[in-house]
Amino acid sequence: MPETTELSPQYSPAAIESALYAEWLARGLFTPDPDSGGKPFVVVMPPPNVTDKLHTGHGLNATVQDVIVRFERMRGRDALWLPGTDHAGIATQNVVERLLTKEGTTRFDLGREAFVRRVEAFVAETGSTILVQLQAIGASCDWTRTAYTLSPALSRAVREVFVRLWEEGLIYRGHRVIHWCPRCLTSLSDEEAEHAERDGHLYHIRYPLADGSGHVTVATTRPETMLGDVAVAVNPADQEKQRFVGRMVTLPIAEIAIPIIADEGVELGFGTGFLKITPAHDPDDFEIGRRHGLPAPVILAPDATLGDASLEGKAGGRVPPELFGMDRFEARRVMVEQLKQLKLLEKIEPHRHAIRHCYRCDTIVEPRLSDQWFVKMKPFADDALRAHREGQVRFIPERRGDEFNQWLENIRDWNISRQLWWGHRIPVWYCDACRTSKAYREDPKACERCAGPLRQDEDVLDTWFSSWLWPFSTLGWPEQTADLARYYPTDVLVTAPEILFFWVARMIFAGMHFMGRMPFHTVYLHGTVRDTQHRKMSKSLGNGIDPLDVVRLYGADALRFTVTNGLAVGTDIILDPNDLEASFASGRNFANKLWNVGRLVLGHVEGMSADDRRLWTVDSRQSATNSTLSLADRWILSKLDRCVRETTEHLERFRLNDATGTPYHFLWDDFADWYLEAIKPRLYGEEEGGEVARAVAAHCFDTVLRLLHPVMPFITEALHRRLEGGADATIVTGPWPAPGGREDPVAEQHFAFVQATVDAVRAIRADANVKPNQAVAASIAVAEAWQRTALEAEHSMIARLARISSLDHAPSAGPGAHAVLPGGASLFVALGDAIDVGRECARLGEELARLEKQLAALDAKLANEKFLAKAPPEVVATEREKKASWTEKTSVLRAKLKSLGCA
RNA sequence: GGGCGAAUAGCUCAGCUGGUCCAGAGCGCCUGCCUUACACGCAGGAUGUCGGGGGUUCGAAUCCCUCUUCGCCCACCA
Repeated sequence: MPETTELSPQYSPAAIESALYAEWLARGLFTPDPDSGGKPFVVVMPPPNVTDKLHTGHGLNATVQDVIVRFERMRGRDALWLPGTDHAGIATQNVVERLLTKEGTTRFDLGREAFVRRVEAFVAETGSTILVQLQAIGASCDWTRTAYTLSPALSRAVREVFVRLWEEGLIYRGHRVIHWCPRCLTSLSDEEAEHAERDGHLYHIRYPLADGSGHVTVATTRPETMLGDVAVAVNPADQEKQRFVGRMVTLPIAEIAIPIIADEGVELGFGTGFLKITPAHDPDDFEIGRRHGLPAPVILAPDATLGDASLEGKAGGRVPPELFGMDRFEARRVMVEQLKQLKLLEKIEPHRHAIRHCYRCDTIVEPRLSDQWFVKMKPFADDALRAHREGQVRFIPERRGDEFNQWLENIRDWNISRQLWWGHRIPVWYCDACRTSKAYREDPKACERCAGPLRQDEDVLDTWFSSWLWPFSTLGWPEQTADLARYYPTDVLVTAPEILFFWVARMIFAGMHFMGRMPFHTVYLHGTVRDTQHRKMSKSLGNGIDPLDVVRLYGADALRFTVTNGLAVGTDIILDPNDLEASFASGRNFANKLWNVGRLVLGHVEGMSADDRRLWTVDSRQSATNSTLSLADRWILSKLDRCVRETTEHLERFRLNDATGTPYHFLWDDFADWYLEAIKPRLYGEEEGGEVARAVAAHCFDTVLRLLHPVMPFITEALHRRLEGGADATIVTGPWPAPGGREDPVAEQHFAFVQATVDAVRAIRADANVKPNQAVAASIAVAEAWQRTALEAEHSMIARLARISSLDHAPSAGPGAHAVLPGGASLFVALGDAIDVGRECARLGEELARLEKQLAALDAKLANEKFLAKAPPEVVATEREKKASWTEKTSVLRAKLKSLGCA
């Protein structure tokens, strides 16, 4: 910030933020320095999708990481926050396909190679959008290490991992029913097919017995799949149905005969007891079919239309011509109608059940029999469970660790192949001549055995198969790089709970397996950003908040403050997209407050040398004795020490709301509201001790700027530079404040007495409607010598509100208002004609009544022998002291009431 | 269906290891102030059966049980 610019009364973030960020980058402050002597502190950013634009979720996620990273950087750690993006197979392919649709073409028209080039061009153009946006909110990433899951380096890691797992026998080709998205035209992992409860129907359909002796009734939610039925099953324990086993039924519409079999997979008591078996389109049915050696005809095409051309001749005959090519839901409607005509539809029941949806396009997924590549998960899960049990990784909040365990215990093999074009192509080659297949680190030229031609697997890998390597692939693995040696394992992973299984768990798998060590010791899972109706913010609902709008309106610091301040461990954060001002006012207001405190302090200390500023406060305790420090000085330094200690503890425990709230309240409630007011006479030369006051104020301000820097990096840096008087100064690299051994309970007690006195005078003035410029006289009866000392020390605080006529007695005669002060002291404010005796009586009466009620409760407590016997002695002692003090207060109040002549 | 969490001021939430912070904050609201850093401010103020019921304890917003409501995670009853 140019020195010539006067600080305006209203903070304007836009004027400084982007310039400061550019300077930070130019000076390389976010790039770690292995020679710094600091122990590494590493955070890897959850890579946003290359197609992403910054939304509030990213904003929250990045803010949390930045707060933690900046804190550790200031503490002297060699901090590395490694950013990057994810190629996001399905999501990105979808985006580009939509573009092609607009252009009136398709990826199939383009062909695979051209399509991939097209996506690459798209990514090159827009892929770093979100990273640039992250800079606008102040993210202190080391951009020189920016990674990308589909870069050559990371692709190499992916390939190495695939081949190693292949060699270890942990990758296999499976023929089974997987989740298939008919819109994305790819298989999905179990995690990618999300459950959602929907109201559906249970269709009861009669299958006539082949011998014409009646029928059996099956119940299904997906009638269209009946064309793929190969049997009807009953539970072997179902006595009354045993007579059907071995007989044949005629499958309606397809008009083919299928057997009735017995299998324990049929749930007793559900539906009709007769289960239609569709091996190709239901995972359970597939297992049952296999047990009985039944065929598994596929009757749905990849796009979920009826009839699969690839199976024509085998399965095609099952699909009548009028249904062939019909969409699954249309077919359902038509077939239900046909069954009605045939009098084979017994009934339709409403039925609520969970349906799986594609996590990328929300289309209802179709279970589908196909060949896919799988990774065996059991060995990984066992290692992870053990490591978690041993405490090698902890989750915040803890309950997420329980979810983690639960998932591990029920883990199933991971389907890693996707029928897409965008991604890492599976490095498996087939030799049709030898009928062999093998995974290769380098592209092979020909079959090793027969030298015949090879063809590569057409599929690509699940996007998460590259991101699960993120904590070490980004550091150069499989090369044994210096980065890898120094910065692995990382420290803290910060992400949203939604991807605990997709990503976090699998990173733990990969880290344990390939590096032999947990990739991070702490997983901090923050809440979700929601609107006032507690709905997740999303593009489709249109209830999102653009963080950049907030930055433009109120500044990045205000955004970060608001988000952090509202972030209790394990809770969601609620913001109102329809009222940005209400949502972010607290952050904006606080930034403005900080700015103005800066204006006042800087106005008095700018130009003061750092040595002068530190002389009184930072050096040994002796350098600033109680005789040179005023009561207010000692009080604020005590408060400051506590603030430093607590803020540090909160950050260490990831209690971000408290880590923000603590310096907030210190700055506003203690420093601005009381200390600055207390020292104004000294600052303006009306009293002695200006130098000390300036030094203490500067020290407190400097310290609180540091404490706030992780949360509000821009404004704190701007003010810090002013304070240091140089543009080359920076707060980014610390140091982080340490407590100065100045916690001082006595000073706190004494100053609290002054505050109580000031509050009492203010309350009386306000209650009596005394105009601000109207003078009143007050007298105080102190009960102990230190109270007099305290009031004399900070007499100017009260002098502004009332002229003190005496510290020895508070007259009980004359028109005025009384108040009871702590420690047996009392206050009288003479109000002349302003006093309303009736009102004063009421006020004191209420106070007395309240006190008496409390006293009665306390008496009962102290009369309770069980309490005396069982409560800890110190608690009993405290209660006794309270009784003495309250009793005195009541007698004082009674005397006041009497003197006022109240009824 | 299984597991878990939460219910505190009009709104959004603190209240971490049961004993006054007579139950707190921010926003909003009411009153008075443009007091020489700040009206994005200052001072004063109102508002709560701490979801309902029961229990443990000398003592419960805080621990236990139960009911109600909301939320999260998991799930192959067609």
